[in-house]
Order: sequence, then structure tokens, then C-alpha cells
Amino acid sequence: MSDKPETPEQPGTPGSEPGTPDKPRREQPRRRQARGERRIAQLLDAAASVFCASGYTAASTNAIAREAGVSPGTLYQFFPNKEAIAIELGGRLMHEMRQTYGAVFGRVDPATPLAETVGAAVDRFVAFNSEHPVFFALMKGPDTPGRIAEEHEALHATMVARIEELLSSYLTGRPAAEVTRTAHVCLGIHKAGLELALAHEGAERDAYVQEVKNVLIRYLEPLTCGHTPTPSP
Amino acid sequence: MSDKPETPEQPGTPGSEPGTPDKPRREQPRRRQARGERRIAQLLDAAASVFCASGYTAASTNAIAREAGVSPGTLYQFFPNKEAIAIELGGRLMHEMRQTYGAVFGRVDPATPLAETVGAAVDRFVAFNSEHPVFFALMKGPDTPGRIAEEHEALHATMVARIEELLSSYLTGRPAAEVTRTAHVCLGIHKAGLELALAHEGAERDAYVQEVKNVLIRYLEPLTCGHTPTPSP
DNA sequence: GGGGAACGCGAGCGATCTCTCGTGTTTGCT
DNA sequence: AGCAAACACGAGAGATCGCTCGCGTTCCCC
Repeated sequence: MSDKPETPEQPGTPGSEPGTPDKPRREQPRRRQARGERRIAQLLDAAASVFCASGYTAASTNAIAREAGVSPGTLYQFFPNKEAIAIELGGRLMHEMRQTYGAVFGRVDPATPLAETVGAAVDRFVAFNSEHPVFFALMKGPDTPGRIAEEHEALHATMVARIEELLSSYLTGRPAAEVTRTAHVCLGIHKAGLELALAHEGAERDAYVQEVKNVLIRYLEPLTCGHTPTPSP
Repeated sequence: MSDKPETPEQPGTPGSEPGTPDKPRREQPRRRQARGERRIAQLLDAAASVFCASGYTAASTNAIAREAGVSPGTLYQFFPNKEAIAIELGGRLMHEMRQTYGAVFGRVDPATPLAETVGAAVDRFVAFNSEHPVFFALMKGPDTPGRIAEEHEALHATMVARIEELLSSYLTGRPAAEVTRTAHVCLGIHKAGLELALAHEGAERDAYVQEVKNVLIRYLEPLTCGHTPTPSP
């Protein structure tokens, strides 16, 4: 727990390279076949399922391999260790989320009412997490040792930055520290609301989603300096 | 992971009881000495420290014993298993929190402004968790297998009930389901805000606490049916 | 002061988990 | 066809963790 043995990074044998040093192939001397790519996707799916059910730490690599219908040895032909599975999975989720959120966070028309912007963001957030439950499972985990924590931090920082950017359209003339703080609060509300929404189904889930929107709108509206006056109900 | 061996509950030797069967000593044939009580407190302190640093699952009983300065065998003289440590620790925290919160949730004067009630509740919540970081560590954990999850559920339900009770003074005439939902949302905001507040120190922490209060007040105020009209600032 | 119970120790058992290794099979390329 | 590399397997090495056991020490009580 205190210290770890060094992880051997280079699988190549330092003594008899092939006679063609044309490409210094950084870290991927392995050329995957189509079968390999399929296995990787299969293993990632299985990992998502197992992580979702047990969390990262409690999930065993053997269980992931079993879920994928392959042997433990096969799993380690595509991933150097358990952490790499979560890293790769997180990376793919991040990529997909960036696409999903691009339309919301990318550019916000200043004329758009705050309520509409918030509503759209919450809806996308809920939809994405509803479709990829692993994402929340990996985010919520207080376990996640090693580099996963860094990935978590990076994602968190990215989202805060996006929210800040979005808020800056509405919170003009506020000090940067306050905007950052507001963004953190919004993200916290987002996450808490998501947990509540995902814990229910159907109409009840929709009701919670609506509540989260209400919380965010009522929290942010007084901060907007007359940008979009509250429409009388 | 699938099944556990039976846990021997009675350490007594079944064959030569003392000649005084006056009390059927349910489960505590062990009469603790003052030294033992001290050790228990010591071990609980150490467990709190280790749980706080690593979470429940990652914390090893050997590490707890080492932190307490005793041997693993000694630890198991006072706790039947690792789970019991967390249970006992949680129980003591619950007891202390019940005392801390009694003054806030016990009875709310209907004349008290909502802002004041919310502010007091948040302040107490933050103060308690700031003083006992283990509490949050055990609450947040998605690990916590076995009976700890039940304890978690029980605590959660208790807090929701308290908040419901408190809200009922302000949200008159609302359907019960809506009040319950509102209570859940309030607790979620509470927890999310606590996480943010505890992640910072000094003035920044105070600022986050104030933000949480703002979120809750602005969320709840429109729901109060003219009970306490919003004072013009 | 003597006896029994509570306390204390630490090596180690059994279970589990991550990851490796030797071997056999499939695939792509020439 | 033939060869090298990628793929697949599964037993098990190595490490860790929860927990036990036998034995010695300290304390309470009579």
C-alpha cells in the first residue's frame, strides 16, 4: 500500500532489435488485427458492466474476462493492467461525452433564456448518464486508486471550465473567483441531482430532473445582472 | 464473495458454564475492563483515521491495528470482524449527530424565517462533518458491503424524515410525495455542498457554505405558500 | 496472594486478486 | 503453402487481506 514495485513499461527486448530501425514505434509495437479490436470492445463492454455492478475496486479482472467470455490471459493481451481498462473506458466515455455536450456547451446564444440553457444541459447530462451508467459509477467512486484519480480530476476540471464559460454569458461583471465557485456549485448540484434521478424511474425520475432544473435556475437567476429579466409567470 | 463461512458467535466453551445461570447473557458474555474500553476507543479512533484516508474497503484491519499501536489479534478481541468496526463507529457517530441535530430538527418555531432555519441546519451539518471527517468518508463510499449499506440506508431515511418534518412547517398543503421529493433534493444539495465546503479551507470554505445556503433558500422559498413572505432586501 | 478471566501478541492459515508464462490456435502476408 | 505474429487459453506464482490460535501478561475479585 505504501510503495509499489516498478512497472516494466517496455516489452521490447533490449538486445536484438530487428534490423529496420526506421520507426521508433513509441509504445505500440503491437499491430492489432480486426479480431483484437473486437475483443477490446467486448472486454470494455464487460468491464463497464462489472464496474457498474461492483465499482472499480471490487471488480476483479477475472470477472471481467468471464463476463466477456474470454480467459484472464486474453484480457492481459490487450490491457497491461486493471487500471488501463478503466483508463481506456473512461477515455472513450469522455470522447463520447464531449460529442454529446458539444452542442450544449460549445456556444451559447446570449439571447437564450437561462432556463432554457440550464434545462438543455441537465437533459443531456441525464440522458448521457442514463445511457452509460458506468460513467457515474466511475465518477462517484471514492476508490479509484492511482492514475484514475487524475483522470477524474481532469474531467472534473474540464466540466467546471465549460460551465464557467457558459455562466460567463450570464454572470457579467462578477469576479472570476466567484464565477468559478458558482460553476463548482452548479456541477455539485448536477451530480447530486443525477444520483437522485438515476435512483428512480419513469415519472418519478422526470420529476427529479425537473427539480434539479428548478434548483439551478432559482440559484442562478438572482445572479444574472438583469441580463434576461425574469418573465412573469 | 459469493458465500461466507458461518461466523461463530459464542466464544464461551459449551460444557462447563458457571453454576449461576441467572442471566442468559444474550451476546455479551465478555465483561469489559476499563482497559478494554480504552482500547476500543483507541481502535475506533484509529479506524476513523484509516477509513478517512482510504475508505472502508481499502482500509485493512492490520493497518487499523498498526495505527492504534496494537497487534491484529488484539483488534479481534474487541470486534468480531472488520464490518463490526464500521458499524460501531457509525453508531457512535449517529448518536453524536442525533445530539448535535436535536436542537435544529427537533422542533421548529413556525415563526422562524426559512432562511434562518436553513442557515442553522447547514451550519450544524458542516460543523459536525468538519469535526468528524469519517462520517462523510463512510457516507460517500459506494463500497461498504454487507450490513453497512443497511446502516447507510437507515441513516439516509432518518435524515430525509427529519427534513420532511422540518419542511412540513413551511410547505403546507403540498402532497406528501412532493414534500418527500423536496426533502431528498435538499439532502442531496446538502451533501454536494458539504463535499465542496470540506474540499476548501478558511474563507473559501465559508463562501461555499454561504452558497449552499443560498441554493437551499432560493430553492425552497418559492415553495412556501406565503408562509413567510420574502423580506425585501 | 491465588485463581480465573480479560487483555495482548504475532506468526500464519485460507481465501482472493492481479498478473505471468508456456503452449497451442488462428490470421495475414507473401 | 508456409511462416511469423497476433490471439487464446488456464494453471498458478506472488502478494495481500481478513481473521485465528496458542501462549504469555495484567487485572479484578475473593
